[in-house]
Amino acid sequence: MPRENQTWQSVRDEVRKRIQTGLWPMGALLPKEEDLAIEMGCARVTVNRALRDLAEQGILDRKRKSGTRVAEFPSRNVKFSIPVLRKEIEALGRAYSHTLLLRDVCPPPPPIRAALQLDDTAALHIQSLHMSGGHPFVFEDRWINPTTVPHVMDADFSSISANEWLVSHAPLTRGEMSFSAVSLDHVAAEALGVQVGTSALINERRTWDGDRAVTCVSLSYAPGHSVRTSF
Amino acid sequence: MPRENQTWQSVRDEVRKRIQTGLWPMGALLPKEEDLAIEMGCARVTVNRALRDLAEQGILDRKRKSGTRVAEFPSRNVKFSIPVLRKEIEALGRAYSHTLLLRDVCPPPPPIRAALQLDDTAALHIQSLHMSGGHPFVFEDRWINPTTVPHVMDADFSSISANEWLVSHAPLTRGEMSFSAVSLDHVAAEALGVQVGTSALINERRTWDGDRAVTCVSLSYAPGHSVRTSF
DNA sequence: AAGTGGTCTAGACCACGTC
DNA sequence: ACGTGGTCTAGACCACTTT
Repeated sequence: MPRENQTWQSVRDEVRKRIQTGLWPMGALLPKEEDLAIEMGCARVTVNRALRDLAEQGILDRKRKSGTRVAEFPSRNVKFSIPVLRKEIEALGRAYSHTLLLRDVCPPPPPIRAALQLDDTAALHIQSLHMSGGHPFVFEDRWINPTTVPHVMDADFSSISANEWLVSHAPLTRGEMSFSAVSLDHVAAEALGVQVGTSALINERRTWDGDRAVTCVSLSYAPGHSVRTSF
Repeated sequence: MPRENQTWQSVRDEVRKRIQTGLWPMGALLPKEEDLAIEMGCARVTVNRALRDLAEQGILDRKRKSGTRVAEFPSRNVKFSIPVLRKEIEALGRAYSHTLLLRDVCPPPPPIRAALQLDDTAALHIQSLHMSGGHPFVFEDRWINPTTVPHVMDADFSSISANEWLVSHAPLTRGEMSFSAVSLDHVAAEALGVQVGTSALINERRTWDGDRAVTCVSLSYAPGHSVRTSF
């Protein structure tokens, strides 16, 4: 006798419902996939797909041999899309432009040097300003590891932003990102056309290709702007 | 003749490699799943799993009938985990505590009223301070829609934080989140024990259960703190 | 050693979107 | 109407963890 062709979404919704109604409270051990499949009238793979989805959202914890449990602390995992600034601005219907403020090859300061895994080598230092509808939007301060990214010294960052160039020329396998707030220093404030000391949102990213550091960048948003996402 | 048992990860890596080497440039149309499966020597489902993974990361665009294309603008999708503040602090080895500063039932100001989809109804207003190792860490200013969340008026937010209570009592299906930077106002600055006007990172979230608004909250981080994630 | 999730295969049918 | 991705099933084997 064939089973009843449940969809994996319907299995996921049923499991989520049982968690929300308290039938399976925080920390509870769920039946194993095979038993759930029999109960829900579907193939085990379908249950697997549903539970995997909930685990990716942070709602379940799964371990081989131990089984599947309701997460103790439901830290929702949110998908956050890192936008290309040009696309983000154009999506708002505003004209995008960008200006190269500085291009230099020199030894980076110690914290950057450590992040880029460089010894005494020089790195490529780029500062640029992204504009939205003619107004300063984001000040970008970037260091690039030239040993990881070949040909980066030949790139012309006055016509294409470093971000866009790297996206299509430098593979990356992992990264770190942080948000913070600072009072703008002299350089950033001048670029953005605001007073020194103004509060601004900072987004820092560091990326690697395998174990080789690619770039670290700090984006300073003009006052009044924010970074948004939905989940 | 059985196929060669490729893993979906190896298929994903091979596809990613072909994109990075420029074999499949931005916007290019990939062969259909069936053809790729034959070429890579595996089942179509395995190719499907690999391509789905790359699509979730924002590297591919997939449409039925149209096929699979390399994304024009590779906006990496990053997974961001919304932490429970208590867990985040305890993970750093510091003592967590929290203080309820204000609990009030009153009509919210217009922007909050609109966000919570309320007419002239009152809402629950909670202000609290989260401490890390005895020092102010985050000032939380939250409004809760009492029509969406039954029994919320009975909750004792002096012993459990509103965040943790909601996590286990109020289902949510979608949300929005934003990061910004502000100069702290009088209330937040006093709670955090810093000067009015200090720059601080703000994380705002709004959540819904289906089409019913649940809560909106603003978290003000004490100066020097940041929100981090890796991808 | 044994239990549980992770994945693969082959074949089938469905659903969506374009023509 | 047709082409492509989306998903389901049944069965098998593998891989990680804990006992």
